[in-house]
Amino acid sequence: MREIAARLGVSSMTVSRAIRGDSGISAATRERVLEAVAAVGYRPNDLARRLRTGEAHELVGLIVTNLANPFYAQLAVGVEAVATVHGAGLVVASTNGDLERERQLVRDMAARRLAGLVVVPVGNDHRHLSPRRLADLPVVLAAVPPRGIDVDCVLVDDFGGTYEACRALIARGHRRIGFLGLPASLWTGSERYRGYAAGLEDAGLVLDPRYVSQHRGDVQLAAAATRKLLALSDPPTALITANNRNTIGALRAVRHHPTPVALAGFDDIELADLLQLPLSVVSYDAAEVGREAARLLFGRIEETGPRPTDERRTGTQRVVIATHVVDHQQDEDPPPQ
Amino acid sequence: MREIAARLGVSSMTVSRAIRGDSGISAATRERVLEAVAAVGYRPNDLARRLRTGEAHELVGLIVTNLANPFYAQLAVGVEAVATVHGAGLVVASTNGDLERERQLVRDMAARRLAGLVVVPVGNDHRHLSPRRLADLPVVLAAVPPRGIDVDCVLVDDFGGTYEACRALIARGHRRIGFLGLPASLWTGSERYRGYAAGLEDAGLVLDPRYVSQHRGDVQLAAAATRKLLALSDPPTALITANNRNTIGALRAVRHHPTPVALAGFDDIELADLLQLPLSVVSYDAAEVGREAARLLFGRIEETGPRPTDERRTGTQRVVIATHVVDHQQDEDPPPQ
DNA sequence: CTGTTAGCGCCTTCAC
DNA sequence: GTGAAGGCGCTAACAG
Repeated sequence: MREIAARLGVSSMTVSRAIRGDSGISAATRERVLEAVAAVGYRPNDLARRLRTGEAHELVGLIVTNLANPFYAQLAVGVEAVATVHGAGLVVASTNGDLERERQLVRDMAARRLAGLVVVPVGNDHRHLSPRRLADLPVVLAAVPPRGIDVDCVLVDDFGGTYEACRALIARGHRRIGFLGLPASLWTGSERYRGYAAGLEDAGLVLDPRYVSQHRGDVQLAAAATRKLLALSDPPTALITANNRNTIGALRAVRHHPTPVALAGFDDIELADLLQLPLSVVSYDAAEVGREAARLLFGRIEETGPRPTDERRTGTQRVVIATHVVDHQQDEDPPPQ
Repeated sequence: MREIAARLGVSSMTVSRAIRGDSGISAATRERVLEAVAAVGYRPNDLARRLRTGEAHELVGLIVTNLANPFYAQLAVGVEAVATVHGAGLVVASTNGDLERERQLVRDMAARRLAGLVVVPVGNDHRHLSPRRLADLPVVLAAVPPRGIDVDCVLVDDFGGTYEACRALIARGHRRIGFLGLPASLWTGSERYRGYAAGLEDAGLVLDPRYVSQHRGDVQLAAAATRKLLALSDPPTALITANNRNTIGALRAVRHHPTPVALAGFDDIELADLLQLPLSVVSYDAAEVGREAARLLFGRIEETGPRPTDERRTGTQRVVIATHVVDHQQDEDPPPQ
């Protein structure tokens, strides 16, 4: 900047004004400066500008378990879309389910002065995500409600989706319905299990614990658990799977079973309609989860603007994204038993 | 920082040293400082630190068409993994195939002083990605070789993969093999088409242009194109599809065809083994593409370190990721014709 | 081991 | 319309 100023015989202030399109500079001078800028290939240093103006980075962070999971990839796309509208970029990071890594990532992002954070947290205690501990960094949770902190969140209707799926199987004549779930300690895991249990109960069916398997969502484990359920003397005629990993594991196991087993899985699966199997899915717009989270986040970021008005609490918001059951049963599905 | 220094009656230098874990400070003083830091909830300002030290941001950028495409999501995971090892974060952005947006993203990222950029470029002219025009920002291309600029790149063996897939179909007895390809103007499109053509030629078969359809990879278009090919009086008995979108479109169309049609598609597909269809895929490690790209990028970032030694050109590097054909044909595949 | 001085590149403020 | 001071928060480079 100095260089350009010297070269043109003006002060660096003039260059600064020209670059920012500030008013209070003659058109002629501005022209000259911008020409020189282009010629030298000079780019203003964002760091210095922000240091001076105290602005945060126009970057928001997204912390998820694993970006390769289609759900999180879609979530990222949603967050990115809204961030772009606000002129912001998106920093992504995967925790691989490691709480310590989550802690570290959050600290890093706060230190880097990102403008805000969307987090799909690993554990149940979210106190390390408190904005107050993070230099007032706004935080929004996705997929999980906050616990121990007071921030906005976007949830999926885990309970309702599983409930509907369960009722649909029952309506189709199933009475022995198994459940392939996530660990009971996870919020999504327990909500989806609750939907299953309520679906049974409201239909006057008794939940048989032998039909329930809860474990971290992993294709191998799900396949093994499915085989175990199907090996019972009175095996389930239908299974509810609590996420896409479980669904895929179950699909593989079910293929080798003599009698047909109906499946209803949380999360949609591409190509589900091409499988020659009776499969329903609980579908929802994962990108919309991201978009809503980003909207909430930018709402907080912008309200922080004026001055940390400590009494700006409008109360925290909680948005729930709807689910709906999609049947991929290509033919009629012979009601078993 | 000043506040902490004042509160403890030391200089800000002492605080700085304690925070950075610099040597040359007594353990006792360090303790006291760190305690105060924790008490006040102070976080060092990364911006100021970098401004002072002249370090680039520990952030690298990744620009792709669409993060929701599994290939790009995997790529991102690979880049992120290597970036993490280098203590860097990852900024992602999707162009949605829009060249103007790509231009703008690149400019933004350069202005934000990211440390480097991995780009899967939209078009064929890459001059706007020249590091020289981007404040010496190191750039690595993925999936496409550079044109008009001189940078490192990571490629997939598009030609070889398609060639092998074609030969495999021929070995299985197919003679009328169709091709569902990407636009000929795309590098990957033309390489994969070349692999198909060479596969036929080396087997002494003649390429029948009626069997070739080239369009942007879109499930709907691919399905329509497939139906058209299969409506010919002497339809192909096998199809090669140039990417996962084409493969899925073809799968949908083939389902409703009376006689079996073998498919061989570029890009692996989850659940491919569960489809009751004769499908082979050209598989490769998409995350490895990202890891290699990141390795090359950090190589450049680190060599820039000392001083822009203008004669550091070791020549640009080009890494090719291998492909291999995976058969998902569950049973034997009745050689047609 | 600790403090002082100076300045990273830019922008706010106030003169002119 | 333009320029001169001064400082954002931090840390090299030297002193003590």
